[in-house]
Amino acid sequence: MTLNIYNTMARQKEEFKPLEAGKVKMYVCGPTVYDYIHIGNARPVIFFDVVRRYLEYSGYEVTFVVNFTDVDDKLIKKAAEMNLTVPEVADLFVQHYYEDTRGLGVREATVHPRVTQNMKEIIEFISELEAKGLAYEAGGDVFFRTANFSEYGKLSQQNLEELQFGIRVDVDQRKEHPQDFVLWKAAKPGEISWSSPWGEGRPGWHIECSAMVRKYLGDTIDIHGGGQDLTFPHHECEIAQSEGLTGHTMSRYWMHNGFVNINNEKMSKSLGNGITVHQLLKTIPAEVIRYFMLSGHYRNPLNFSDEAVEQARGSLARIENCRAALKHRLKTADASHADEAVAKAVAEIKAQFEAKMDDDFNTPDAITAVFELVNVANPYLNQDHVHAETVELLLGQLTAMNEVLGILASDSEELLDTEIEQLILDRTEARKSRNWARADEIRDLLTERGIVLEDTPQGIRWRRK
RNA sequence: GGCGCCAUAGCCAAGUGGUAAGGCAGAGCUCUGCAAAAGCUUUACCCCCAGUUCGAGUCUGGGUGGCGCCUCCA
Repeated sequence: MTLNIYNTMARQKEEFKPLEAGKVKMYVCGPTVYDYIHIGNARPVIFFDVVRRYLEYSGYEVTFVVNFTDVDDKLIKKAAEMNLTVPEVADLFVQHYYEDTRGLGVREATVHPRVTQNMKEIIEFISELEAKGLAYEAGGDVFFRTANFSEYGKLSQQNLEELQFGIRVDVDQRKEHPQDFVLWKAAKPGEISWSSPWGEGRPGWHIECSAMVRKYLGDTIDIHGGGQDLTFPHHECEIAQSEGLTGHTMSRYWMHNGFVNINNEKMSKSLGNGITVHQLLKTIPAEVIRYFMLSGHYRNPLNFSDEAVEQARGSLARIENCRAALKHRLKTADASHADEAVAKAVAEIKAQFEAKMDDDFNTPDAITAVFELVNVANPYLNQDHVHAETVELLLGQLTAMNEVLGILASDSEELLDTEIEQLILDRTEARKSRNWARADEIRDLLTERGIVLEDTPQGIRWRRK
């Protein structure tokens, strides 16, 4: 099977062919570190983590870059509010970003470059644009001259004559054309700034990605991703800068994820319905959040609500119970023959999982493949005798799919709490002597601590709730 | 005004023109000291109206209802 990706540039699915065989260069626009990341940020973070994992699962060597925007208007404002410097605010929220994404089971990117650590490259980039006639200075600011980049608008397929400029933000009168955008902003008195050929200032928002993509990945990359709101203008501007400068295609595939709504409303500051990942992780397990995020197709909108979380929790429990049962039965497997029907079903499930992931990362259907495995495993486990090889096959396939999706908590077999084990032994003794009161007392005690006991014909199985 | 997206069961959600996946919730049953888990059974005029076709959830046109972007945004 070949991987097909919906390419925003082409507005259709295209077969994925990396620039260099076996290798993928991938860049995803990261957060502006002026606050905790919210549930909306979490979607691309989790989704592109899965993209990266699946590419690796498929045998590619992936170089994955996610930037931090660590200087901009919002950071300057936040620093003033918190009575801190901009770098202090940035450092604080970069740390929170790592804590929260780690909490979500997201693997660190290969590189997490920061704007302020690439100032030299950014300034050089702008200078080169200026030398090519693609940039001009006006009153200490530097703008990109879109008139000299004929393909401006090709990603978003905007009819430039029909765009309504200044509908939300007043057009800067110093621009030669309303669609020109800022590359370098002159510093206001007291603002954090860097020296440049155009005076003290800081980079505009779009230029950082162009400069960092070029520095860390090269002129042409394979996949560039981000939220769909970034399609225009952000990614359009990146293309203008990068392709205007190098003359090469910036990214072969552009991927954009849909938005997360909260209770069917757009999440926005004015509605005050933003939810941070930091907050969420206090009450919802990371696996449930990941399951929720992957339960819809990445290009469709996703609605976050208490009910949606509860459904994700319930669905996931079925998979987790199955894994626990597989691991438990492995200890007492005693059948003499491996089950060929199960082996055949597992092979089909593996193919199904890969076909669905290959089809533009259809994670909802990939999850269905996981449930198909559960639906094969459970009836098999209901038999009196199971074969270790067959149980291992089922468990192995479940684990392989989970390596990509990351929806099951990491194995905690080694965390066997001796105290819990002792209580379970005590309860077993009580049950043998038909001391039901004592048995129930122990079950209740463990329940209070979040431990669920399940009596099975093969002995007691326990799990953390 | 321009560009674009979406509409499938109580809920979530897939679906290459060929008899509508999967999950959650609900109901009944089996198993069971209690409980849990699991198993079995059970739930669809695919937003509306036309058209193309032997055949349309799927393609075309027109509606209706939601939504995104148009220089802060994931």
